[in-house]
Amino acid sequence: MSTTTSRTSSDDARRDPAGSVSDACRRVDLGQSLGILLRRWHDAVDLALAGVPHGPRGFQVLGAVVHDEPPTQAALAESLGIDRTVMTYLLDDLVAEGLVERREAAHDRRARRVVATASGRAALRRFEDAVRVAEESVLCGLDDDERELLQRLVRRSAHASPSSPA
Amino acid sequence: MSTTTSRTSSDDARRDPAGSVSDACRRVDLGQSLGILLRRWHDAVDLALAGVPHGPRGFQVLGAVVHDEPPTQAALAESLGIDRTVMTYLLDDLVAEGLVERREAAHDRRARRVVATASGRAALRRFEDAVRVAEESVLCGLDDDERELLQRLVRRSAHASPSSPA
DNA sequence: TATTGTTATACTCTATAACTATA
DNA sequence: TATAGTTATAGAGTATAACAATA
Repeated sequence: MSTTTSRTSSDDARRDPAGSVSDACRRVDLGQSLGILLRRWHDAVDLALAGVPHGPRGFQVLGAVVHDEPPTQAALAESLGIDRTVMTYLLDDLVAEGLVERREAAHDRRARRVVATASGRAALRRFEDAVRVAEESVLCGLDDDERELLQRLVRRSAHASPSSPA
Repeated sequence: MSTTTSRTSSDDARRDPAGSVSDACRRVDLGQSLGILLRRWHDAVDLALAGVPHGPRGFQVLGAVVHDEPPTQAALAESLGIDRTVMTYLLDDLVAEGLVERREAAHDRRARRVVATASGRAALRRFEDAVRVAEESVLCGLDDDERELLQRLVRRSAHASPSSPA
């Protein structure tokens, strides 16, 4: 972990010593920058989510259960783009932690309705606060307005699906 | 892959049916949005990088070799935040593909200097063009100005290291 | 026959440690 | 002894297919 985290000197190496200036402007690094930010988000948030099974993934599921109240486990999985087989593991551990419960769906005895427990709801509130704080540190280097702007742009482009703009 | 890609209904599910409105504004989803964008970037770019060993990872290494000309393999790995052991595999396959070469570093017979071949340099140019095109599709939903703005903000915040702002 | 959820298997990535050859 | 690079092993994460119960 320590070797990977040492991204200190990367800023130096990125100065484009020999390359042409015009090329430097068109530098292809969107994916790289996104990757750096996401990794930093993980590093920051993993601490805030200590105790949540599967960390960010479990947190995401818990949040979807509470906020979106999907009718079935399958709907929950699909809404998050998580595979059903993965959802089984995630829920197993969230249930074991007492954060959510699996109940039978009223009208379909195959399906399960996933609901948060009282303690799960309370935990989610705490974790969301902690994550909000952690996220601030991810976007350091930007002032408040820029941070707000970046969040909006990222959110909007992420939710504008390329295949289904509807 | 088809199950994971069906992120269509997520926009519907994200309308916050029961939650309070003020909470919806403070919704914690930076990491989620970044994850969606990065995954979309991968999907788009993987096609453009067909033929590059290890896809985006190998492309990143090739770009660093050409643009930054790091003195040693270790420096290359550290500048990209890639583990040395991983770098070995990546370079093995880039070498096998004839894109880069390992030469002995002049003054240290332990170290290797990684240089791009002529074909590697030419390939990089082609791949960078293809990636530039692919990246456009990732940020659909934003107009040109917003795209430019997002790229700048993402790049800047990614390169502003939280641990070493110097 | 199709679908919900579970289980099992395999494949990729990554993390760690051990090894070599040089310094 | 410490470092550059390699190799081997183990652990997450994910994708796929097969299965049981129900529709």
